[in-house]
Amino acid sequence: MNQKHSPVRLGLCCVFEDQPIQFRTTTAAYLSRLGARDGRAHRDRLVEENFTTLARAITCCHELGIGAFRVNSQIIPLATHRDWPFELNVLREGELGGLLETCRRLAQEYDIRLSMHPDQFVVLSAHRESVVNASLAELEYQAAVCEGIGADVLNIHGGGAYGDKLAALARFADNVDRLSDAARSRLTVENDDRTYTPGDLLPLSRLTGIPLVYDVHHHRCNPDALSLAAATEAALDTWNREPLLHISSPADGWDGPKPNRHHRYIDPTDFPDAWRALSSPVTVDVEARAKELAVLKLQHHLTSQGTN
DNA sequence: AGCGGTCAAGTTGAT
DNA sequence: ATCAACTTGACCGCT
Repeated sequence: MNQKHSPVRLGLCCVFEDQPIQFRTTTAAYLSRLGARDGRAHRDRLVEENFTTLARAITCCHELGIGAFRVNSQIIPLATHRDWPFELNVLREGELGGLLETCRRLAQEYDIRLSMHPDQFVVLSAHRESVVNASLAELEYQAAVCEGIGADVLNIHGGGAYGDKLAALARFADNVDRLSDAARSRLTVENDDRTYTPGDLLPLSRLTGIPLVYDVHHHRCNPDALSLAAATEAALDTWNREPLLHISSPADGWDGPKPNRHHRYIDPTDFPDAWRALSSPVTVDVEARAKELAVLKLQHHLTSQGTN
């Protein structure tokens, strides 16, 4: 009966299970075997293919009623590899620039929220300067992609603790200042399942203005003094745009040997009550191995529950 | 077509 | 010491 638009926008992470949509990748070893010229040409071909695929992925999300899509870090394979650096200016020029613009316009037209999630090698809390430098370079690369395709989130974890979380987070905060505006304005930090809890990250978030992506599954694996409701409220408060949340379910149940492993689907009882009561819009990325099938199933559960 | 070996990077905790 | 886990097995090259 005149149902209000749900304030929860569900997001798909990186890949599809059933749809014929696949991103390609390659290895440094293979490119080297091809030689400098042919290696570059091959990678360029993959990049063009991948952004074409991204446009299809966005359209597919629209058709399926999925509201957000996380773009794989490898969309430009080996972008910051020492032997195969990718020239970022190329993203704004010519045919490739046009492809990125197509993605951006499609996402805008269909209201598909795009994000990126650099992986575990990006560590702004690292001691080693070489690790920090590589991390900054990776963030700048992904920020340039985000800018081209209109993604507003570049999400990373706190990284290592090295036996002293406060000192590590202080290094993180210092290193944030070394980022360009394009990277810094998109950067977010997420609680993880081993080291940094929401309570650990909130001070960093408030200090730097970097929003907190609240992952409720990680919080259940790696809890702190905050309740789910309190962590949700505090996390939402760090956002100057639509907040992003993450959800998943344990592969073998909460009593299984490895609860941090992700299930194929989301158990609806894992969806926090505090999230059902939200009145302002949020994005919830669904981290489940059945990919879009899991998103659709959760979507169905949430909406059918909302209408009866 | 099927299958085995290979693949940039960091850190933690289970085995 | 080794290895799986982390947003995800995909790819080549051999049979």
